[in-house]
Amino acid sequence: MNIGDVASRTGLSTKTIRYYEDIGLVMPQRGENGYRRFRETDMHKLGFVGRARALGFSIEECRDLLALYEDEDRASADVRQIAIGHLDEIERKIAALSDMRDTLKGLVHACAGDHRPNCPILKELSDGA
Amino acid sequence: MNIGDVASRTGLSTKTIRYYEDIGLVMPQRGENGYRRFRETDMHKLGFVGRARALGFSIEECRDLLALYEDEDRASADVRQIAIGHLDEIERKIAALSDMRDTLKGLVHACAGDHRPNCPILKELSDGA
DNA sequence: CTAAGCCTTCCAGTCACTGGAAGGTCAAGG
DNA sequence: CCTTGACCTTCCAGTGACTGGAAGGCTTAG
Repeated sequence: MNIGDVASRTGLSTKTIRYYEDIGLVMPQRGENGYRRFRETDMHKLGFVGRARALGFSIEECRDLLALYEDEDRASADVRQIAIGHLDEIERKIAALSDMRDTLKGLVHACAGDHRPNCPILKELSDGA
Repeated sequence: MNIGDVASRTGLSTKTIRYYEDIGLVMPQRGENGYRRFRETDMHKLGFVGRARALGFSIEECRDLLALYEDEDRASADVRQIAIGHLDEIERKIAALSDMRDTLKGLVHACAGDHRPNCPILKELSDGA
């Protein structure tokens, strides 16, 4: 299979797939013409990484998850640990964003949003009051 | 005022302040010795940007907000519009992260997390089931 | 006079791609 | 046989918003 087929089947871009090869994540073979030749397992791995990325895992976490996936003797505890760490990270991001949202909502609510210059949003940014 | 004073007073790093000069956000004067010389207004602007960044505004949004802040004839509607746009962006991010969190939570819950290799997290990433 | 603690510039790296240029390969149609 | 267009290749540069570090100049206290 050529890279274009893999791209349309996995939903990843060819650029992304080449990038994953560059960083040693999924290494296809090469044909005589120099084209990348992907086996089913390569495509499967790329799908795996795509789904892990969609869940917000970093590339390094994907690498670790892939390694565990390929390790028949893995302990599910190791996988779970990675997922929990990532979950914590997500919770922290949500909390930070929620704080921003609440503050911003209050400011937007307080701002008349008309032709006049007076603006509580700017005032807040200016004073930190 | 030298850059170090401004850094400790605004809570920004000297690196960040130099970066903000590089991109033309806050332009201090220079002394005879080549050192940056910050006036009160420069520091005030840096504080403004710092607070805007803490609310998640991008640098370009900060630039626009600063311009409005300095424009006596601004309409508060313009400020509000920027804030609303950013608020939408934040809501979208929160929604995306919440989806990830929910999926991950379910998977973590379903995973035994013991010494055995069987793992629903890996299964999900593998299948997309 | 020297040592510490400032300050300067410049280059490189982060993360995970994305865009684009220049050029090689392949399959189909005329 | 030739061309056209759709593939494929590599390499370089850019994104956002910094951060780290090296190499060197300035200032101030002792």
